Amino acid sequence: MGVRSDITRQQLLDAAVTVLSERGYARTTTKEIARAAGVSEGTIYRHFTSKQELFRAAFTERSVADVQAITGLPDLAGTGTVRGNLLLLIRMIEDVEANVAPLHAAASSDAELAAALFSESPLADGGNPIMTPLEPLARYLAAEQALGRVRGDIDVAHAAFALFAIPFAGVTTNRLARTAGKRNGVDMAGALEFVLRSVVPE
Amino acid sequence: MGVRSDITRQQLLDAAVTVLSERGYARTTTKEIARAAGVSEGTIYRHFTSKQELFRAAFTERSVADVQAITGLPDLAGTGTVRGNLLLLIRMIEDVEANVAPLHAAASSDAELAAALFSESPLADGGNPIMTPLEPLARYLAAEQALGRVRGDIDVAHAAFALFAIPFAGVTTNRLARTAGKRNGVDMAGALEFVLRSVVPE
Amino acid sequence: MGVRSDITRQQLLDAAVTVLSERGYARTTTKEIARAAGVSEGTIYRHFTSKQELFRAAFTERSVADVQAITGLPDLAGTGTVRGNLLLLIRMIEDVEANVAPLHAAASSDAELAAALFSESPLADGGNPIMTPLEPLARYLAAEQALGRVRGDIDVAHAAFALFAIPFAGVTTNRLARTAGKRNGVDMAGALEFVLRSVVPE
Amino acid sequence: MGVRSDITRQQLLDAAVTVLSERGYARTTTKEIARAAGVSEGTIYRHFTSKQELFRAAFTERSVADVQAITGLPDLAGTGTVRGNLLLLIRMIEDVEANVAPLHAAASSDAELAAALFSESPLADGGNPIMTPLEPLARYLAAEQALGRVRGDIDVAHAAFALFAIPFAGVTTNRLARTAGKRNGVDMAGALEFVLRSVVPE
DNA sequence: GATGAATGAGTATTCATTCAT
DNA sequence: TATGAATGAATACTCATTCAT
Repeated sequence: MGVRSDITRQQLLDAAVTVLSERGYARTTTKEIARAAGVSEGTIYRHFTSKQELFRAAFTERSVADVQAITGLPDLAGTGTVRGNLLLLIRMIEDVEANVAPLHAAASSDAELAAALFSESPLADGGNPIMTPLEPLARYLAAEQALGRVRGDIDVAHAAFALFAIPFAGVTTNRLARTAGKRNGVDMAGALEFVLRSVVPE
Repeated sequence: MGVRSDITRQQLLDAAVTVLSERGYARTTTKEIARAAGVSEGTIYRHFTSKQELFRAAFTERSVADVQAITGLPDLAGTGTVRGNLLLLIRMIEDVEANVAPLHAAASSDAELAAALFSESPLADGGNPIMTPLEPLARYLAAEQALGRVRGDIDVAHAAFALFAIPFAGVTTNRLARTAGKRNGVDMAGALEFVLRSVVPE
Repeated sequence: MGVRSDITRQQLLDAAVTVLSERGYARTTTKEIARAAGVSEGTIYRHFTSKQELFRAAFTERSVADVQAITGLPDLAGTGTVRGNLLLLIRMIEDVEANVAPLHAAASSDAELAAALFSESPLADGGNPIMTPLEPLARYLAAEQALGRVRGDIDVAHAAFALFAIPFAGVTTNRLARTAGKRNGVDMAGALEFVLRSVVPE
Repeated sequence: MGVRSDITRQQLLDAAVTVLSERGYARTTTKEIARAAGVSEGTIYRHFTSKQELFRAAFTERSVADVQAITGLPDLAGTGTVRGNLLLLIRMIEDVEANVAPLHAAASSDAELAAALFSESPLADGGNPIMTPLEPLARYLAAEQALGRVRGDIDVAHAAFALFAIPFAGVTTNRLARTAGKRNGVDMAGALEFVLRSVVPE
């Protein structure tokens, strides 16, 4: 409860995310995390009951702010420009992913980890943050559609997924390319504009 | 190099992919693979020098067919319908991902694994199959554009990425949802149709 | 299943009992057991699923022969002499204890270990071998009493416990004395004769 | 050395004995002791230099009163009844055992622990309390024998051990039975009466 | 005196790999 | 070629002990 304890806890969360990003889940050991945090291995267990609990905490605490911003998206309907609001959302999705992508990746093939990660999630129905943007995005589009700021002839659910897929695929493939040593990223913004033209009138 | 040896080798590759899909990379052990293949653990090392080598072989041999089909896509320009050809491509991307997604996921945060996996790839410049469809897809769209079967006012690179992003994000998020125990998948086809409307004339 | 495997298994059981006797339960580590058996630590787990399972196997296999002999005691009624038969029993109790005393000692204060040890026991109702002699001993005395070879005015249950207590206390206290570096053991035989005088007529 | 310190010290000794009885030696941790005493782990080391030192103190201080009472037994010769005096002794042996049995059990197979526990004992020649009753008991019996209150034809050393063995075996086997989840205890009193009949005249 | 945070050596167990048969 | 037994380094986690406050 002391400030020292809090600092150590944050260092451990940082270290967990860092090592996970650098080494991947299979190579992320408690020893490595402790080394990166500059503490002893035993210290991990003063703050978290298990390695999985550490990851769950990192996952939750790192994504909760972004996720809450995302769920507030529909409230923006009618304000600013549709293009601007959507670009903002896309930026949020990128941020979430940048923080927790390796955890997502690991969880996608590890039911046990997935369960640990997504239990006690701040999201409704124990959801996982990756799917979360879809529904608020669709609701936002519907609200704008009602206001006439989004084309009336589109299915908002389909459009939402097409929009969501771009930053998602962009972040993921860029990450893989970077890890594999490639440098030539993908032009997310251009693709986004391409889809936006089908969304906003004119 | 007898036929029996070949059969065992194929069984091991099958088993590796199967167990990988079920357990995820971090939990896929040689013991489990051997059991799934119906051979002893020692046998793995008669066919592959290491566990990583086994995965590399599985990765390469399982994706090469699909990838070659994908690279042949531009040749289809002018045949069939654009929509049909694109749907075919999407199906291919789904197939590749279904086989090797956990390896992709693991490799995306593990430079060492990525290097091991993507070296000796049949793809140009040691590339990884995931990005591979992008360039043929763009070339296909350009070819169709020249034939007037794709709208002239679109940037084919941007459209290619928007199209590619849908099956990629669909497969990945569906996989994560399934692992996390959710059942409500995403409507890839609808989203795809939505984008296609911006691609094909009318 | 090979003969080599069987030899290793026996070496591990021997080593487990040896180290337990020398070091006590709290200091009996898998590393120490492996060293004493002349194998690697990993080998333990090819033969037993856990350390507790190893102890359970040692416990069961080491005490089953003696225990079966003890349960056969009532059949001796009417043969030989009562004194001779009882001395034989006492010797058996000593043997059992000599084999498994440290396990008994550890189990007496560790419910988890006790559960592990006494489950799947070859003894009726998952019993533990230490109490086992009591009932056959009482039945033997009753049988001899019916034959007039044991005094009619004694309660066989009480006599059985008084007889049983002597080797039990003798073995246990001698063991403690020896471990503590004392050499002067206790005269079990004399105490036994003292009690026997109240059991056999004259 | 204030009174507060003394209280803490006693709480720690109490806690040590309590946890020891509940968990057994191998599972008794300093954390658990501290929790039971309502103090922090660090506090243990203000009062005792090590965990073993704490146990040694508990062992010594908890058994010294009973043991001194026991050593005073010969003085009772001629007072009360022999049966009453012996029953009193038996009760004392039970009390000692109830406090320190798990330590005895652990020490019986751990020379290092035995050395630590029995050094600095208040008992003659660094003895351990368990054997201690034997000699006073024998001397008591001899004294009563001289007074004609104990049968003249018995060897007091043998009788002493036969008497001692009953509460010792009783406490130990009852403890094991209880730990293993059995409820049917042993009838110590009956067995004791049986032996007493050979000790007191008539 | 007391605390709670930190430590690091040690624990049971796993697992990719080797090797005798 | 295939096996299964053996290996030992590595892993997550525990715990007696130390130390700054």
